[in-house]
Amino acid sequence: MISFEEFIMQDGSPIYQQILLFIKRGIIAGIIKDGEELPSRRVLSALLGVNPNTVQKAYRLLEEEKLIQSLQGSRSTMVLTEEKVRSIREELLEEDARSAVQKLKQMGISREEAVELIERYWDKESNL
Amino acid sequence: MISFEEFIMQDGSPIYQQILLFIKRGIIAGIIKDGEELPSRRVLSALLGVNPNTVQKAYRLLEEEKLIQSLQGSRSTMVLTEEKVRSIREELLEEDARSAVQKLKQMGISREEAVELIERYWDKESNL
Amino acid sequence: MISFEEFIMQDGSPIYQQILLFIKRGIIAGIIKDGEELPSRRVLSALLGVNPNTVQKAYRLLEEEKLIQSLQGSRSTMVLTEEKVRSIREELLEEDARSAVQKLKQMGISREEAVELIERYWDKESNL
Amino acid sequence: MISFEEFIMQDGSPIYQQILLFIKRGIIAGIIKDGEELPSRRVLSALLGVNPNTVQKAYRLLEEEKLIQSLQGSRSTMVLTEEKVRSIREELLEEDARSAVQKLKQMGISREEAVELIERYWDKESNL
DNA sequence: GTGGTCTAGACCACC
DNA sequence: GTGGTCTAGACCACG
Repeated sequence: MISFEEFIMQDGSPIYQQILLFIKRGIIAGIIKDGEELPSRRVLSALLGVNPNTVQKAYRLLEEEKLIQSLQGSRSTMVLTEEKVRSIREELLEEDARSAVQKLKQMGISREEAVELIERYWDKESNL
Repeated sequence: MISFEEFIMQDGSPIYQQILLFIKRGIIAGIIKDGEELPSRRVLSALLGVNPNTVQKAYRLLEEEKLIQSLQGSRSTMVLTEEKVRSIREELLEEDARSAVQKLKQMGISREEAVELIERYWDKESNL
Repeated sequence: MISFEEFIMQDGSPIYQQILLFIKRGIIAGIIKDGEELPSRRVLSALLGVNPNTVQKAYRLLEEEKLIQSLQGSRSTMVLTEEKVRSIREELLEEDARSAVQKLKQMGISREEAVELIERYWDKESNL
Repeated sequence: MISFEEFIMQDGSPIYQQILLFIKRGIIAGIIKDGEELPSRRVLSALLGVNPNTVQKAYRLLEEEKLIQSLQGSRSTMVLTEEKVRSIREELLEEDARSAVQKLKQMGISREEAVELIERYWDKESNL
């Protein structure tokens, strides 16, 4: 199961989107598996310190992408296939790498500096 | 002069904030220097394809941070000291590197894979 | 006994409220009388195809209005006086007539058209 | 133009739906015409004493039914054809008459009493 | 307990 | 000024 305690709200992007991406990254990492149950809206919103509706929106989008199945009275369940996971992986890895490179380039960082920077921060960041 | 045309609105964060960050990254890169004039709100909004009000908001925030000086009827002029630039550099470089590393780690990428990924995308990304 | 099977959930108002009103209209019609027993929550919920909790809420409100008395482990019994019935009648008849007239007037219907419309639908509607 | 001051929140159905129906009844009555502008979200919400978002939801549904057209920066405009009006008229007149008859029947009112009731309330209700 | 919806208020981008 | 969106809190129906 994914440990949502590690979630950190960071940038100015919508919270529901950050939650969505956090879950998708957990899927890519293999921490969230097919058939697993997500925490309930209330539990997760309490953990993250946000409104239940914000979590609900993230879950609704997951359902629209057919990554979870939600029924009244019971928790939302992950519905993952290998293909879905691979597709998410490609989409997100691409986007994250592209975005990071773009920002670093904009700041005039050289390729070597960038690599060194990543390596330096790799050890700084607490393991997730 | 900075090439605003390359600017792409991508994530869900407010546009005025993306503009603000784009300018700050230009400052870090040394492309935007002390005493230089920023394009007028009208010109920049046309370049970016956004509303003048949105650019205005970004400029207002820059002024609040005392990074530009807007004289009545004239263009906005950068007011940069070495210390300001260093401060922005630390703040933004730190945040961008940390954020990138965190996302990659969340996806279960190893340090070596991360470095390879960055290097691969470095060449893909068009120069700015 | 009242024929709950005819009950149809239609508008967007809460189901428990529709149940409440349906019972009150039965009281006005004289179909539900003093001392009579209401069906159990379980039975009524099955008849209406709704959750027992929803029926429970309607019954609780009836009890708060002192229109029924629920003894532990037993069915709910109607506790009606002439005055209560008259009061409900005035309240509901007033509201239903007023609401119907208001809606028709809003649509620019004339008094004669309205009467004709009611008469026409009177025969269409299956008897309850 | 429709005079929203006459709007009265009545039953337990969602406010946005009541607003939607109020507007549709105005269309049927011919008070709201093609090409006319609806009051802005803020103005109407202030008039009705509700949240701008509630009005927004009603307007959004109108737009989904292609009865209005909304653009940023300018007010929503009615887009009505004779066929649309006729269609709304049939739908709403049917529903209102059916609902009124059903309620009156449930209360054990006879056809003659019902007609008399409607006529009596017709004069009571302030003209709209 | 669960998920779904409605109302509310603040903010964003646009004209 | 305009419409659109995000976050928040309360309520509903269900198991």
